[in-house]
Amino acid sequence: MRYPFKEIEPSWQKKWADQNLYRSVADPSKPKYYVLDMFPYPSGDGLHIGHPEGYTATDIVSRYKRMCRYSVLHPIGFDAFGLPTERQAMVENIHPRSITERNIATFTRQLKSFGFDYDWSRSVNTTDPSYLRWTQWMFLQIYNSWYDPEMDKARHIDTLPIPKSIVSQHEIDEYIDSHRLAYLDHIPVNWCEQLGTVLANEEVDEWIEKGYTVERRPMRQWMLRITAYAERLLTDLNGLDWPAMTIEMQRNWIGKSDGSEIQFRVVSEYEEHEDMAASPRTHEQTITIFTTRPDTIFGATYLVLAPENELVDVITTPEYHDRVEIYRQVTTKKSDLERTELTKQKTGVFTGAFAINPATNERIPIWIADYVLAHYGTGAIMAVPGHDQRDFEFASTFSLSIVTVVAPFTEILEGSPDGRTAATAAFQPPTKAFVDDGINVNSANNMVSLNGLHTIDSKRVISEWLEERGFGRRAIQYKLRDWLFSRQRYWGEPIPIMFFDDGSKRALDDDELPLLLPDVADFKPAGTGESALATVTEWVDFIDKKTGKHARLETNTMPQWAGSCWYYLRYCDPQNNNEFCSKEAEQYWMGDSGIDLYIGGAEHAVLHLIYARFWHKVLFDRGYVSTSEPVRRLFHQGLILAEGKKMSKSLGNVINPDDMIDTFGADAIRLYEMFLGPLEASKPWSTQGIEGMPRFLDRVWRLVLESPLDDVECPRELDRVLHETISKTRADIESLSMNTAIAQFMIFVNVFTSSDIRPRKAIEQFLQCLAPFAPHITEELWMRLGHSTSIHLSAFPEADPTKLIKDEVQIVLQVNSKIRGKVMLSPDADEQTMEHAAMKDEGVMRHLDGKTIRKTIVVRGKLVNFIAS
RNA sequence: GCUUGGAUGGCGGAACUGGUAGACGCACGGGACUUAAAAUCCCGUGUUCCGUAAGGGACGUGCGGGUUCGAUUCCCGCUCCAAGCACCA
Repeated sequence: MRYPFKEIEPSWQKKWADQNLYRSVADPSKPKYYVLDMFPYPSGDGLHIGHPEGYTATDIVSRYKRMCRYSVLHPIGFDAFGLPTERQAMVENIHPRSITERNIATFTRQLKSFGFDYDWSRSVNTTDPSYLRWTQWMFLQIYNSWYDPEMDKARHIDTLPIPKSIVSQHEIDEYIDSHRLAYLDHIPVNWCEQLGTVLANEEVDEWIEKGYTVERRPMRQWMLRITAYAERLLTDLNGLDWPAMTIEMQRNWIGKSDGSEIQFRVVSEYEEHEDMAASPRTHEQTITIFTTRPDTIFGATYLVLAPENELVDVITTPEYHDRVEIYRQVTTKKSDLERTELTKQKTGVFTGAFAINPATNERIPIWIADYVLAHYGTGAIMAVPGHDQRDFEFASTFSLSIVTVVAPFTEILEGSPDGRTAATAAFQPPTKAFVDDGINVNSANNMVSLNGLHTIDSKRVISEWLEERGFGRRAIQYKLRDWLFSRQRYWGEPIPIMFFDDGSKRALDDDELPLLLPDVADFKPAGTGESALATVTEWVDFIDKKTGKHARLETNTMPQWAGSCWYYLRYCDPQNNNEFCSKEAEQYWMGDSGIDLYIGGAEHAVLHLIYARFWHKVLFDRGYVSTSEPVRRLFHQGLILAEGKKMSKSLGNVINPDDMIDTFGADAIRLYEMFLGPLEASKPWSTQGIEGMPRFLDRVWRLVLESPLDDVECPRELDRVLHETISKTRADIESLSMNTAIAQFMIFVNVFTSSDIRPRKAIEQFLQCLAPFAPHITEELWMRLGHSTSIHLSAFPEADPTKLIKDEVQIVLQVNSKIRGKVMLSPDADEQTMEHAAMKDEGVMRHLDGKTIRKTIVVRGKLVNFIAS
């Protein structure tokens, strides 16, 4: 007797859909549970076998929570704007909308064939006008916000105080624009000629790998001021139930550094440092540097500016001008990637200028080098070659002086206590910089001394001194940069801003949204660095009805991340035409904890999750959502590998889920993917290994149907297995250990199959345990057992703890910690009983023979160990 | 280089707060049923040594140490693998 999955699975899928069985309802009388899958991009290849792994896990949790009487929200939708679709459209010469529709249809069919319990009435599609309208609205909320540092939150732009000194409307507009959380900037970006678009830094590698070239080019771009949220994005990581790795990656990405900004006065080449106090300062110029090691300032022997630093023009002396210019030209042509690739060989040129080290009062040269990044800190550093490896390499290359001002603790301990010997010892030509904490040496002037101080104390002392003398102040820097938000693509959300001939601009009002893409036949990039939209004159160029002025629309569109920044909110109220989501729906589904469980790949650990957190915080500040964080619990499923490698089209090792369902059935695939191993681990797919699953389901089928079930009391031993199964299923679903729950199901089936009686109640409860994992077969069997309502709406069974207790447990008997026997005893047998029983054991007696017991260790319910000699 | 994980039979993996290592499955071997095969069911399966056998012993969770009566589990030091970051001063 075999389980006829081919008939049963599609037929239940249809019935469930007809009955709206999985419709989510915000029922205030019940607790809610929001379980979310990461937003799929409907690619032309359809689902691969890795997709259903995470989806099955959320499906199990969702079904389980429903049976535990939660109101469950488990939605799905499509992140459908994006470059691959646009490119496919060009290849096939049909509209991206058609490609999108086609791909979504395939994804939907495949997802449905797995029997997932999505509420399809809540499905969203980012390219849908009713969705993109709200993406544009979200953008405008960001655009119309500024970050108030005093209240530490974003507020409406109308609340921005305008300084009295600003009077003209033009200046006021500029001032406001410079404070918006969405702003225009002219910055060097990664331009890809073949794609006709800029790429985000994080997208560059991917396209270079595919053989495209990417160059740096300054362009006018929309930016989102995510840096305003750096500190909150960092500190709010603390309360999250997220994988440690992901939290660490986000911390790293934000990259907070605690240090000092220090000013170095620039002196002319001929100015002698002795008379620096007396010399007339005609053009006082200072360079501000950022450092996390102010304690090493006595070892700062030169300064380095980033080639892009504006001060380079000001300070470079005439005779060095040409060399500096050539160097700057070369470096600006390099991409970030190329600049970092040349890790070993440091390059740079001298500017001819000098600065005064405020600690030593010495004159030190100012160089430019591309190992200093323009966009981090102040774009300038004090170089301490003795205690920074990069500075050391640079100084070695250009024969700049290297001074040791920190000695390792060990040298101090071995040398004289005041550190003098250590200092001398450290002057041996070093081969690399000493970058760890230590004890300061050679670090004194006539006002302050750090000698003998621990790095931690030195930092404090020198910072205070620098601050007192007006040379510097404590400062915090972040690696996080503002988010480049525009793309020169057709297939994305248009940015709802128009520009007038006088240079002013106007954001579209709510009643003018959505701003739809023009329906054009040719959506190839304009070839001018603008998107295809620039060529659609009747769309771009028009007379604005509200002002009567001639206007030109923004031709950039939003990046693909935009739609995925807030989709989880739309799911709460997807049909709403007046708001992105009603307050009630948001409060119900997102209330206090946000998304209760979010499962998706680790590849989104940083970008998607940091962008979405940022948008969410803006919405929170502006009063649109009730939590400061969107996702309480996050989980990354592992990859499913084929032949030890990631599945990919190019390797030709992709397993098609349609074939698998056709051969083995959806329930078997679901179970197999869960049984392979821990959800978070990468696991190899084996089409051979899957065989065990249809076999198991056949055994379930036979257990229920082969012989009539008995309406009898369940024997104690079987009852224990049942209650262990219930208890284990509950615990394992909560901890997402699906693999061990399934092992327990197998144990249940093995035990009950070999039993003479088939207690109906126990077998029904088992089916309820299995239902979240294998929804089709359990539903069919449930109905065949005479039920008239779905198993998936039944109440999940409760484990009775009294039934989990065993009559007898096996006690391990050891002599000198080696197992010499076993004995069955009541679990609450006392120490004496256990010891006596152990003494009588044959194996124990044999090994104790001729020996004296020195010590006896008894662990109740576990073991007896005789230490003898 | 840095960060975070990981390493257990032929394979995927299990093992609670230190207490029977190898649950469950795959594969393999043997048997039953069958004219035969498939399917199904039963038994066996870490390595090795002694014994004709029943049985008994030794070793065994990447490597080397340590703590402990006892370590896959805790501590120290390595090796290898995976993922991410990588001139962020």
